[in-house]
Amino acid sequence: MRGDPGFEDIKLPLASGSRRIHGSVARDLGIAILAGRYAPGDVLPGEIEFSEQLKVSRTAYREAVRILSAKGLVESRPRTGTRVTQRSRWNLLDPDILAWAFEAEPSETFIRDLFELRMIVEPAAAALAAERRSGLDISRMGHALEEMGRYGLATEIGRAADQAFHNTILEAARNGPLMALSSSIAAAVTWTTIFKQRRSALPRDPMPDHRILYEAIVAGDVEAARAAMTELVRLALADTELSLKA
Amino acid sequence: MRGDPGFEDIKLPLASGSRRIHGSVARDLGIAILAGRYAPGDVLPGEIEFSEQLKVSRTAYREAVRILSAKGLVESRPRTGTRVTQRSRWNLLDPDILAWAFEAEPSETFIRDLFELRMIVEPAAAALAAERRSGLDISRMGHALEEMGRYGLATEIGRAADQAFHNTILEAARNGPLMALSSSIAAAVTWTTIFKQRRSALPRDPMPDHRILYEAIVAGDVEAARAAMTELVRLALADTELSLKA
DNA sequence: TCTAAGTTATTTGTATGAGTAAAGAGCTGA
DNA sequence: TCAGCTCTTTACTCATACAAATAACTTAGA
Repeated sequence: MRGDPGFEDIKLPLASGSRRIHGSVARDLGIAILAGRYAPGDVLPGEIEFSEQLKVSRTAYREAVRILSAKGLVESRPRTGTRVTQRSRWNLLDPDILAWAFEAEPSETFIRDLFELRMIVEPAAAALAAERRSGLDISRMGHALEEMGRYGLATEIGRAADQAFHNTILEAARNGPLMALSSSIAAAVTWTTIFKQRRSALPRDPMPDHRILYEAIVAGDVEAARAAMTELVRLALADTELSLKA
Repeated sequence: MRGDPGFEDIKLPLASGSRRIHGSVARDLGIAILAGRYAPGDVLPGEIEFSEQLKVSRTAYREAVRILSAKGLVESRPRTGTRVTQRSRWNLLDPDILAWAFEAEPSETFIRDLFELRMIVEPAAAALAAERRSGLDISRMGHALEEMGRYGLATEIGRAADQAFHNTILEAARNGPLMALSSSIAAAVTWTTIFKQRRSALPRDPMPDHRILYEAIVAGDVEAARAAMTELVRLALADTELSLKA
C-alpha cells in the first residue's frame, strides 16, 4: 500500500474542463456565495428542488455541498436545510476559496486585507529563509532568477520561473503551515497579476528588487531579506491596485 | 430567502456525538492520514471494499472522501483510485486539519512551526488592533479581562473569557483573512492548553501580561501592543512545550 | 524492433428510489 | 406559562444500476 518515492511527476488534475460534476457545482455555488448572491443566513433550496434546478443528481449535488461545508461556507442540518454560514466561519485562506473570491470580483477591502497579511507574513518568511537556506535552495533560486531575467514576466515560462523563485524561498523557510499560507495567497493573487500583464506594462522593472532579495538570502542577511521582500510585496500591491482600477 | 439579522445565537453544530456518518468517517481518515498511518502517495482501498470494511454505504464513504479532498488531503481519479496527496498540498491551516493534527499527537516540529507562525502573525494583529480598536472593542476586552481575573484560567468560564479577549483583539484588527488564520490556530492550540491546565499550575501568572497588552491597545500604542503580544505568545509556547513533554 | 493507434478492464463518477433519523413547530395538558 | 408529546419537514443513509474516464494492454504498421 505504501507509495513509491517517485510520485512527484504525476499528471496535474487541474485540466480545467475535466472537472467532475460535483466539483463544478461546488465551484459555481462557492463563487455565488463569495459574490454575495447568497448571503450568510440564507437557506438554500431543498436538495431535491435545487438539484433538479441545476440538472444534476442529488448525489452529485450533495457531494458539492459536502465540499462547501468542508470549507466552512455552508452548514446543513435536517429540518433546517442548508444555510450559508457567517462570514467569520469561512476558511478564507483555503486555496479554492481564494480562487473563487477572485473569480467573484473581490471587494477592495478584501484585496487590502490580503496584502496586509502578505506584508506581515512574507517578509518574515524571507527572513527565515535567509537564516535557513541550503546550498540547493540557493542554486534553485539562482536558476529561477536567471530564467526570469531571460524571458521576462510577460511570458509563460518567465512567470513560472517567478513562481519557482518565490516557492523556493518559502521552502527554504522550513515551515509547513507558513508555506501553505503564503503559497495559497500568492497563487490567488497571481491570477490577477496575469490580467495585469495583459493590459499594461509593469509600472517598473521588478528584476532589480528580485536580485536584491536574492543577494540578501544568499548572504544570510536576515534584515536585508526582510526589507527586500517588503519592497516586493509593496510593488505587487501597487500592480494589483492598478490592474483592478483599470 | 434572505436571512434575518439575528442568527448569531443558533445552536452550535459541534454536539460531539451527534456527528453524521460522513463526518465521522472523514474525521477518522483525516486523523489517520495526519498521524501518518496513510502516507503521501499511498492509495486507499477501492470504494466498495473500503466502505464495506468501514461498515458504511458507498454514498457516505464517498461524501467523506469529498471532504478530505476539499481539504487537500486526498485526490481521486477513475482507474487510479484515491491516493493521499503530498504534504505540501495539505491545507494545514484548515481548522479541522489542525484539530485532527492535535488529535494525532503532532510532531514537535509541527508545534514549533505553528508557534513560529503565531509569533509572526499575532503581534502584528495586536499592533493593528491598537491602531483600529473602537470603543466597543475596548469595553469588550475590559469586560473579558475582568472575568478572567475573577475566575482564573482553571475554570471553564475563565477560559471562555480568555478566548473572548483574544477574539476581540482579532476583530479589532479589522482583517478577515488574518482573523481566520489566527483563530483557527489559536483554537487548535488551546485544546492542548486545556490538558496543560489539568496536570500542573501555570509556570507563571498570565494576568499581568494580559493587562499590559490591554493597556497598550487602549492607549493606541502600536509598538507596546506588538511587544506585549509577543510576550504572550512566548509564554504560551513555554506552556505548550511543558505540557507536551509531561 | 519500435511506435502509434485502438481496445479492454478497472475504478471512480452519476443517477434514482426507498427508507431512516433528526429537529423545529405546533399542540396538549397541566 | 410551561413542560412534554406528536407531527412533519428536511437532510441523511443505503442499495443498485449504469456511465465515463483512464491506465494498461494489444495490435497494426513502419
